[in-house]
Amino acid sequence: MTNNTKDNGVPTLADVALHANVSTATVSRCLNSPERVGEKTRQRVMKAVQDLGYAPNFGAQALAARQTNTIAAVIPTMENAVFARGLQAFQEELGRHGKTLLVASSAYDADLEEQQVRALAARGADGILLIGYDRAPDIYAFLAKQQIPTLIAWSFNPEETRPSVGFNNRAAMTELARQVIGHGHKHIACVSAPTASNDRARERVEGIRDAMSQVGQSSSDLVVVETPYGIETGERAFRQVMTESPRTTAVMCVNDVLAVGALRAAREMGIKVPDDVSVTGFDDIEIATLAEPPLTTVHVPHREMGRCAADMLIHILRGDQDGHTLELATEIRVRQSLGPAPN
Amino acid sequence: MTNNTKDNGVPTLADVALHANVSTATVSRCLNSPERVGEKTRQRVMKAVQDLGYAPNFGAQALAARQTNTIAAVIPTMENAVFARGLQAFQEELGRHGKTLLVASSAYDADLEEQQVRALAARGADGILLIGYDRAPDIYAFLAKQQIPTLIAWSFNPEETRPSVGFNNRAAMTELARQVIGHGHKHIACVSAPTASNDRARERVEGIRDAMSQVGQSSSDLVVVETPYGIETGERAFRQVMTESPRTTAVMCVNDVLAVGALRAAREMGIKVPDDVSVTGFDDIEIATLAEPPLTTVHVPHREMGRCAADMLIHILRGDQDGHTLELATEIRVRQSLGPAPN
DNA sequence: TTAAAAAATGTAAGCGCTTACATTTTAGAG
DNA sequence: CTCTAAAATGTAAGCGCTTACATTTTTTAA
Repeated sequence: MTNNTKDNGVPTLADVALHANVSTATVSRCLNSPERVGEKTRQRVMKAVQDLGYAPNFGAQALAARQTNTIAAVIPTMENAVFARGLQAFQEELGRHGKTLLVASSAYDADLEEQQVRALAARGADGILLIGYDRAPDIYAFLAKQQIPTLIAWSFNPEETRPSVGFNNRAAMTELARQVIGHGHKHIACVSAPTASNDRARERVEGIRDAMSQVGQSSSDLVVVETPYGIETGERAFRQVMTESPRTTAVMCVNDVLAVGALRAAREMGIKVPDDVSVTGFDDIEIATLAEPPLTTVHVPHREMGRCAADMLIHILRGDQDGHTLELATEIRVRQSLGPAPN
Repeated sequence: MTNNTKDNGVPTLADVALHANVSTATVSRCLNSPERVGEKTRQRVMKAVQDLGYAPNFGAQALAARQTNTIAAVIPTMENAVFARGLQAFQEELGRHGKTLLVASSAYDADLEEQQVRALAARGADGILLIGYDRAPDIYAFLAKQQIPTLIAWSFNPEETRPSVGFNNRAAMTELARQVIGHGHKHIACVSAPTASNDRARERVEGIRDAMSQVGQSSSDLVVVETPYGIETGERAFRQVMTESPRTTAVMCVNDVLAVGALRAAREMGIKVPDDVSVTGFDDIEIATLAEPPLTTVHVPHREMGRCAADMLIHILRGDQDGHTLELATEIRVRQSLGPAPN
């Protein structure tokens, strides 16, 4: 072995310094701002780094430099393709800027989310990405107190002031609902995720109401069934809708997964889509095109959102106060699951 | 504000100590091993922690305690539901043990993976999860030098000695291939992911060959097309297979996504599945049941694998050397995409 | 009541790095 | 060749926490 000061395998800055016959300061500079070091010295130091297989100690670095180059994200679940995709892009962009991603998931549970946020803050995250606006005020207070820059994604609400990157869930759903209404549907039902602490779902439901109001229909006519995320739950919700409100001719789901469940339930019940009932989704993930029939849905640029989120967060960390909030466009994708209302 | 020693918002251990009128050691003990502190003192300290909104500084903690309670995973991509699911379970279990997950993705690129591993090691990961055995020896050497416990997932190969949790890709595929052969198929083709640095794909292909050999068929008869991951690429690969080897009656894909692509290509080409050609997948993710026709595939317990991986890694970190490697069972799921060979 | 053991708490030495400031070396100008 | 400014390097003081060891307090037992 080499002449490490202390003989536990992992070499330290001091070992490198010794090896290269310079001070620790010089080694540190070689690694962090090489232009401030003489050419020959640098080469000598770099060789020592190589020889010893030196890698900086993270804790020490974080402590001394007061930052971890680590960014955290708390998402509902990675099993939702929507978040997996966004997170993937987020991580890629982060990586490009030398940042690493810390991940936790809340399983759509507000308390769990709070725990996770605290845990990630404790892990020294320089910044944090959160999904949607809805959460207890003390989380925001905590983050403020800890001085951890925070960015909201997946939601964009002109009335909110927090930095965010996302799309207008309400407006997007309104547009889709208009299309549905345009197909002659008068009895619309909505299968939603729980709206209590999920502004995205809530806004989407409201979006449908907006569209109904716009055509002079009472928005309280909208039948809404709330259910947790999943194909099976979507199936059950669809059955419930059709049982309790048999006149329904269009079932608008707040995401594609629930919609696929609805499609499946319809098939089992012998209900033809779109001849008897139309079904719509939201997100435009892969299964939307794979479903039978292919799903009419709202296309959301998940990857772009993830990428932008990373960029924005990095800007915020740097102190560039520009572009504090960003609205992304969505787009209606009309496919076979939407058809004219039966008469 | 409170009487922080130094007046930059974030309180330190010393501030808490001051506030509670104890030493920093006592505060530290309150937080890390409360049973070693008197009841009254603890309450006083905890109150101070609350009042000040204290959260430990990560870098300092990591430096002093020589561990970060952080575990890293490098996966090919989160957009593959297979990994998203496993990673989700992995993270959940980690969380249960107070560990946090650091994530990076390699996009199935060996060089990128190496970079990521180094980056995560530099971020102070206490342990690391890697997918599959295949990678440059210097990555393993680096990890060993850094003394970072490493666990391999998604592969279990009796001939390998590294700690791993996974399933026998080869044996599982052999079993599926036997079923295919049992349906009378003599001209089998395989659509594979690139096998160069992916032992999982390679083993699956070999698994088919094994089954062919077992029935006395020359394994070199197997037509193999390699293509990157994706539905579209699966489509193209299927076209290529059917063009170059039109006698093919069964196309075995090394994962469900490629298989769904194959199914789609078949439909576009007017080839009936399974009447003209049978198609199989691997993984049994959601789209396998959603596909038309539903896909015959190998069910892999992704969630369980993620959970076990977390448990094993934690054990390894603790120094419990038990259960160094774990084989999980897979199961063939026969669905409509597999039928008897046309005569 | 008192000595010994056990429990609670305090003291202070690092952990390995960054960086302000001090010092030395080098380069350039006269 | 000398003087000065700039570049390169070194010195050493923390960063905020954990923990071995020392000290004090409480409990237990005789």
